[in-house]
Amino acid sequence: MTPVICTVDVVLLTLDKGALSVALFKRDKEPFAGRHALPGGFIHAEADKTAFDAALRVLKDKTGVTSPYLEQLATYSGADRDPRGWSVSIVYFALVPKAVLDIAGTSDMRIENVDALRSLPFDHLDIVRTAVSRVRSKSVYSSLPVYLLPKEFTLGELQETYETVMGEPVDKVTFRRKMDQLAMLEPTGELDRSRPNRPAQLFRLKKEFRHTLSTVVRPLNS
Amino acid sequence: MTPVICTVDVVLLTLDKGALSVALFKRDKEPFAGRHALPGGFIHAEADKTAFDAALRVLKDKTGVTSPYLEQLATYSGADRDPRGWSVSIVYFALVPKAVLDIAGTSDMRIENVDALRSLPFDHLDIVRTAVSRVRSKSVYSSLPVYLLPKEFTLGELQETYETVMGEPVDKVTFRRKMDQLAMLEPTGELDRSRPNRPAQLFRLKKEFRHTLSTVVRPLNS
DNA sequence: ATAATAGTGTCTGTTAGACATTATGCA
DNA sequence: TGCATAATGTCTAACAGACACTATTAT
Repeated sequence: MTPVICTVDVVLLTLDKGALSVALFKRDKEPFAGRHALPGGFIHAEADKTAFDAALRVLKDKTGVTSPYLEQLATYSGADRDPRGWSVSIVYFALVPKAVLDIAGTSDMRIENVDALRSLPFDHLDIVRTAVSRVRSKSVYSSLPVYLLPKEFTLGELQETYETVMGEPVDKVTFRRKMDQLAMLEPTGELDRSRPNRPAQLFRLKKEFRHTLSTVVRPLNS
Repeated sequence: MTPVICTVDVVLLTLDKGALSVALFKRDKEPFAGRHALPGGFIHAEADKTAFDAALRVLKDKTGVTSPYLEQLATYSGADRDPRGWSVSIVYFALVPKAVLDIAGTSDMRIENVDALRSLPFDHLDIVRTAVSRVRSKSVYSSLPVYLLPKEFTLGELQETYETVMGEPVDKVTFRRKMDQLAMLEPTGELDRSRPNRPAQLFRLKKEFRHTLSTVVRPLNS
């Protein structure tokens, strides 16, 4: 029986220059050596307990990121997607604050606006588009976008993040009502005094939502 | 590098005795020979163009079903889930009308109420529960349950199907409004005269939704 | 006529979205 | 004091859910 190549790939998303962006890495081996692609690698049956662990390992090795929000996206497979042969890629997506990438970022890493991507090796463009679409639709009724922000943030910053991810403006009152329903935030007690106006309350994610989404039945918009 | 076992499994769902049910098949090989489990098999790199095709092949071989609603559920992986070694299973779920299974059903097939399952080989119980949960939540805002019905059906039968899948009653007026919004049905022109009362209009799925879901933003319930 | 279900009209409470108003800091 | 943004109050239109009523067949 012809062997099947088993890999994991990670769509690592963050906010950069006010846009939803993906981290790409220069490949040092064939195929597509020298080109930028999603971070990924073979599953190591000896080292990885599960594919999820393999994805964590890949992220750790390429970016130093250790505890991101990480979720399985889908599995891509087939004879034609990798020139080396019939392959399976279990794809995960991660959301991290930009600051985390700035600390660990290496010179072979590139952060690109997801809406400006034109081509990527393998079927990675398809994969990124699917991941973005998943994140956008899930943001409508969940806490997903908070994982793009640092530990503490104002409601204004959070709303801006939602608007960036979803690509459309959101009503302020509706937004705050929805955040109340999600019940995932707690005020830090501190105020953000970095602007020349009324300071905003700083919030953080409640502990129980650090790796688990909060969701509502009714979407953010109509 | 230790090789990884690559398989596909299918959660084949249908309505039986008024309950959401799953088709299980007697295993003729070890491990778990003689026990009933999800239909599945190794990916054949020579025969299958993609894992989706492998899932279709498995379904065809075990049940004769050729063109079901089929969607990828998730991929399960790890060292412990299969005694033969580190394995990856790309899992799909399918929805088919019971009548289709009655035609092709073999003696090693068993249809079981998903809420009555107590144990299954491998991690198949987890998998079925995840599939059921996915189907239930997706039914709230999509046309998914129609794939459990035969080609023609009344709105009453469709509502009953939704209620069975979601496990709770639905308001008739709300239900019909939602079906209007989904805009996926067309009247056949025929009436269902099988009952001793006012006959109901028969509907069928519009062609464009035979394998594609129709969805609404607002859920069926509040 | 009666039973039984199909199908529709209408009212009400809830909620999203729009708009307006008040609050609170800095320059 | 003026300006900018935070935070909240309030009105309205849309909609889900409940209920009632009408329609249409077989017996």
